[in-house]
Amino acid sequence: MKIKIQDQVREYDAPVTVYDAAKDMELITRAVIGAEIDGKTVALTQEITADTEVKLLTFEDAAGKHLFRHTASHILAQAVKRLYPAAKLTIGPAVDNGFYYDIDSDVTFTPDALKAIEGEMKKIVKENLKIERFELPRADAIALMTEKEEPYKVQLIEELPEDAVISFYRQGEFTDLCAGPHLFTTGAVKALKLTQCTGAYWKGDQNNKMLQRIYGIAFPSKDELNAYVTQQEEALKRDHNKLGRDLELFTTVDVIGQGLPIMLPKGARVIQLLQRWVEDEEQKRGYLLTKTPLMAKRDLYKISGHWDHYLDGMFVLGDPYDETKECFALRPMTCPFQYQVFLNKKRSYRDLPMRLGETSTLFRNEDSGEMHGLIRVRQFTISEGHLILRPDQLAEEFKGCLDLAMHMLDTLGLKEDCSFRFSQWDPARTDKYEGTPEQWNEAQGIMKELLDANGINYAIGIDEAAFYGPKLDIQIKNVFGKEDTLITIQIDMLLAKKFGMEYVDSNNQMVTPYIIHRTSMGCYERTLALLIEKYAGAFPMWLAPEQVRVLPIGDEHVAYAKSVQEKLSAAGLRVELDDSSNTIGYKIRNTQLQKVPYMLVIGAKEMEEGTVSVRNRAGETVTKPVDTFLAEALLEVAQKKR
RNA sequence: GCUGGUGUAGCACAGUCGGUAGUGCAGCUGAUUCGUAAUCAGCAGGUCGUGUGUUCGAGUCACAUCACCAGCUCCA
Repeated sequence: MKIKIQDQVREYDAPVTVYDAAKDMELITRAVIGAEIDGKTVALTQEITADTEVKLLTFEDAAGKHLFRHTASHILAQAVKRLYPAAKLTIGPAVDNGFYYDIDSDVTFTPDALKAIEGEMKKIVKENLKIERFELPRADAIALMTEKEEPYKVQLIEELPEDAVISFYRQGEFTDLCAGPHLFTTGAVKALKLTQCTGAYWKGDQNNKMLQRIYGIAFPSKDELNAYVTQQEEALKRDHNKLGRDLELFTTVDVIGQGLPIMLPKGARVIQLLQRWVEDEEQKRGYLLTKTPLMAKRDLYKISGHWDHYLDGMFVLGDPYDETKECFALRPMTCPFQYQVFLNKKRSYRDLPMRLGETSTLFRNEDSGEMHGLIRVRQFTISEGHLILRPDQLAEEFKGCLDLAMHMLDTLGLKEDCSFRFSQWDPARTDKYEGTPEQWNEAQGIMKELLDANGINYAIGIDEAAFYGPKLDIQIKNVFGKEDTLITIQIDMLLAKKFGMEYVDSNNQMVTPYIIHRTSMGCYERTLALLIEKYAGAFPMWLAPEQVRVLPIGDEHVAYAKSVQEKLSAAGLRVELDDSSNTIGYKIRNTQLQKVPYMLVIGAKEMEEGTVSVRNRAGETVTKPVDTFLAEALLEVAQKKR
């Protein structure tokens, strides 16, 4: 048989392992940790019995990283079993940035315990244990795991399909049920660190027992580990929740409550700038602005379906179950309110498409553990909108929504960080969703066509749809790598009917319209959070709450500095003056810490010449006439330069 | 909601064995008038998240509760 590795080919008479073949060809280096055959990751110990093309993997390959980290998770499990023999193992996969193992243990893994476990893991690495694979028939596999008192493993085996190959990996005294593949010794995991221990439900179901999840990171060398740790520390410096408070954009207060941030003057200014921009842009694109109430009687939500599907998520004013008394609820969504605009009078096909936009404040009673800075809150304001359409307008209007969203993301500089998610319903969970399978198939079919037609590269999310229809979600990750929805565009074929929305078509027939629910820029709080993280608080000029700070060197320059400030302010720039008696170096430092785009240093020379010395964030200084700076600054704002 | 962690001045942090709360920065006042990352001096600032308990005595111990953080589960 012929074996091809990289560019070399060699003939073998008898079966041979990947390792031995690669060694013959002198392709084995310390970096090689696994291999790929027919797109499948395999261990170097994999035996080859037929003509095969092999790709060798190192830690640089995604699959190599995965294999490496998976082995690290086995080392973790082994260490835990050595120190806590009573602990029960469940699953321990590799993840994006490292690995974890979920463990059921009566002992809680405190930070000190993690240190001990980490120490034990390093010992296992030093022991350089050989990792061996073996298979067992189902009954023997169950017997082995029963003997080792691993009930979760027994359950996992029982749930495997009839024809599944049941494999185990053994390293020293430790054996784990695992599909593999793995490194062939524990010694290659030169650098590892346990990062945290948190709770996680067995099988991700909150009705199940909560296990302890130990997270770790692992690298082939200490340098790579340290580099990663440093990089993470840098990323966390951009954390909006810290930076946004430090820069006085927002704060929270105990007595107001969870998920209810206070926008401080600077944060409120940025949001105002975003809001004006969004509303103007929508106006240009034919949107009609509405302003609807923040609450309504429960009757409205009964029509929309929110009462049945979303009651837990609403703030209810009054007793929701006492039908004899009036009961209100704050709105969690805008849809049923904005539909009343359409329903205001009889509509013709000529009125469509009707594009309604609203800067809409919503209230959602999130569970107490869900809140996170400005990203997940209980009250937020969204650039909301609904498009009411004839069927023949759906494709073009959907594209219009997509174009608008892309324009917003592009202008903000967030576009390249986003990914798409096609959120569909789960046919097995009809209790969660309104409508029939036929209606869902139709809506999802249309959406798929539209996404494909617009060249959107999306992932599919099952059971992530809204209760009334499928969604296109535009996702973005925060500094912790956690993904959230920034923008959503949804097709709804159900609510129009519930609300009796109809228009007269050209044949004088009453027809139910399609509706697109969409946001152009998402909700202001979340977008602000991601902008803070994107720019590390140094907003582009057009969004900076303070754009220019004027810094007179001495008292005799204050009057001129003031005149400069007034001139710039009159032209619409946001300018502050630092007329304190501090030294110029001190004033510059303060301005830099507050991430103001431009500072204008003014002394005797500038005063005499009628100029300013402009220092930007990069520390570059140029002296120019006031009018020149003003013109350039206004241009930068107008162009929304990043 | 669940698991774990954290709450001391605006911010960053000390606070030993339970014995009447400290440092630096920021702030205020005065002096200094300075050319690109910290001028000098003085002053003020606290119900130690909140409540209850144990104790002669609680920042410190116990219980409860609130908020903040990470993760799970949910979600814009």
